[in-house]
Amino acid sequence: MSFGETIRKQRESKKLLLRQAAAFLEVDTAFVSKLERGERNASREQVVKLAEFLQTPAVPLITIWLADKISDTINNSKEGEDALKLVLKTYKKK
Amino acid sequence: MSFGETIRKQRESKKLLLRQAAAFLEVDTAFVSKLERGERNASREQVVKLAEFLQTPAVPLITIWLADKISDTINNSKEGEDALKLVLKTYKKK
DNA sequence: CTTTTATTTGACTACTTTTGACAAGTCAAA
DNA sequence: TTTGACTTGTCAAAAGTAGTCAAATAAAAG
Repeated sequence: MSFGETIRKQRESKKLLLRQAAAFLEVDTAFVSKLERGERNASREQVVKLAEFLQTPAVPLITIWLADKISDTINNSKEGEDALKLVLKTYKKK
Repeated sequence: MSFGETIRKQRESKKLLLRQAAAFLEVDTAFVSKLERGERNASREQVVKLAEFLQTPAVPLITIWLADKISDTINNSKEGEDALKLVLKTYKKK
């Protein structure tokens, strides 16, 4: 499940409105709608605020958000899986 | 080893000059220098041309290039490893 | 139905980022 | 001390992005 879907689900399950999320983030309602539909990207700060707004721990949400960004840079290229493994391998060595 | 390091090594081992690579890619010498030093990013097309120039298969080079971009979007965030694993998991399901 | 409220859409602008060139610089070798 | 290979800083142009606004839908309530 994508970042957008995740926050939408959580928001709806808590009966919160886009308008309220927007107010909390201090942006336009349309913008939040786009975040949830994956048409715009949230900044890390916005993700943190969203977690606060949704009263959910920030870290797992950030992880999902980051995963989304990674998928985005891979963008379905054939070499994606290999590249992921490669990064993972060198990433562990720290 | 990063993408830049990789192509530099290969170029040097074949005694080719930055100037020649630049001519082949139809860009400035300075630009190629920056590619090799990681100060600029190559486009996918440039990577392919580089492979051709270096007479090396394109796919592994693209993989390294992609891995570089992924590392870049992760940018040392704590959640990086988890995010990578998450993407890998959902990526396989295709 | 008709009104109201929530969400979506598309166009738009301001802003940031990136590209690639150019000129000037360093450095080593000859 | 000239020459050839590479590097560095700066810049203009191009491309990309965030967020807004107004209008369009959709969904709920009455």
